[in-house]
Amino acid sequence: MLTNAPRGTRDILPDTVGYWLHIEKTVRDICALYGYKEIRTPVFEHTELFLRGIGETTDVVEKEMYTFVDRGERSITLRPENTAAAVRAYLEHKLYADAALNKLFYIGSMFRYDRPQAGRYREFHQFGVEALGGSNPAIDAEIILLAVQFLKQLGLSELELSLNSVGCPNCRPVYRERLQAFFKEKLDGLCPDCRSRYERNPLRILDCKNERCQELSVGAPAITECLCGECQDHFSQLQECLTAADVQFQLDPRLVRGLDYYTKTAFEIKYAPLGAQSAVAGGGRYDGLVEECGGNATPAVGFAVGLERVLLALEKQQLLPVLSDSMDAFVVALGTEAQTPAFKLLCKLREKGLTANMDFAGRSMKAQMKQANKAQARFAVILGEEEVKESCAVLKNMQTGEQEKISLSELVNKLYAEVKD
RNA sequence: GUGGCUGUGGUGAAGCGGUUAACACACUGGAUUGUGGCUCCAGCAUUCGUGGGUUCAAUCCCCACCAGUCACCCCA
Repeated sequence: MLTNAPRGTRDILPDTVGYWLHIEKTVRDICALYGYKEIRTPVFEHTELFLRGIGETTDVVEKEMYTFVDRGERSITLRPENTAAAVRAYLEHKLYADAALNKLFYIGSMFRYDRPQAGRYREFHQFGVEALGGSNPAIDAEIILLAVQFLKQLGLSELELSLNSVGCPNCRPVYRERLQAFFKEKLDGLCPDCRSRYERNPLRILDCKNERCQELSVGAPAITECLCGECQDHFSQLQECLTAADVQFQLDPRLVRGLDYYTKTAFEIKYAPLGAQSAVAGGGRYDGLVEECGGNATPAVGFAVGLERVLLALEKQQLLPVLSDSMDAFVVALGTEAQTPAFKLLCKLREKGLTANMDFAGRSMKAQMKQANKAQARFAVILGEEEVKESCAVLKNMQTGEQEKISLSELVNKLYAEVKD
């Protein structure tokens, strides 16, 4: 137990952090391109925020939250997603006063108590975007484009974008009733889950993977047939924008998001080869959330990308960048007399901005040369007792094998010139 | 939370109810005393996820737990 990370968590080791940095850099580049500013919120929040924000009857809230009481008797929850927190910060710091439209992005750990499997962890990382304060369908289109461009920039292909509208508080109740009416006499045939969904959230029945439920829901009214005028307009304008931007999408009237705050636009980007956890990105519009959290009615859209899944997809498509961590110099010290002068030299190299390392274990020259080789050092700087006396060192080019003796006073500059040209 | 499969050294793996647990890679050291990448040699699991049980005997059989994996579920 002492030597095992908690279930569903993983260490990101030095040999793979480079992949994460690559993804994170792509995130920052894209967000800069689209004018989204980074926001960092706490890893935990008051439990109440998620109850209100995500919805008390959602699976995430009902059975997946890491909730505990802190020493001040507050109920605290490790964030299972970041939209509610972003909205909280938006209200707390009155960001709405800065601009009519706030475009934010975040990268960070989220926590859900799920059963781990490939692409699903208890601590996982999301990159997400929130545009607060705008109702224009062009903003929905913009963030979808942002998500698509992000994934494309990483090199991913074979992505499927599904799109739907889940309506608003005006038209969804109407649809809900029609759906209940449709399922009323089929209730006995539905799976137990769906029978409880019938009352609580009949839209989710359409989403059920159970074959029998799928069969029974054939011919069910589609939400898109029941949208109010406003939602309908919004949805069709969104589609126009996407088409204008040359984005391929597929309408999926069964697409339902699991978080209660969604209104109008809902979308999902899938990478099918990932198997059961193939949703790489998902999001939509949540026009009611800001008000639900105590602010003025404020329209908003956002999405989140699962970074572990992106990484898995990159692996599958062999798109991971080649990580090289070569360095400028490796200082080889021979004998006890040379240790301190070598260390001094190492410090000087680093002061000059040259990446350098040395062995601290007092190993043989051969072993040190091997290390220099493995560290992909461009130069080895060899310092033995003889050189110390003459106050010089041997500079060896590891690629060509050429080497020359050089006085210590010139060495740093010489090496700098060699490396930086 | 449910079900299936799996669990041998740093990694990939072979193995079998019975003395010393293959092999490869990695790692460490060495091949005339101060030179890497190739080659050669040597070292590297008192132990087979953990804890019980069956047996004269278990890494190989049984149970529990833990972990991984796949599916359900959920979602990013």
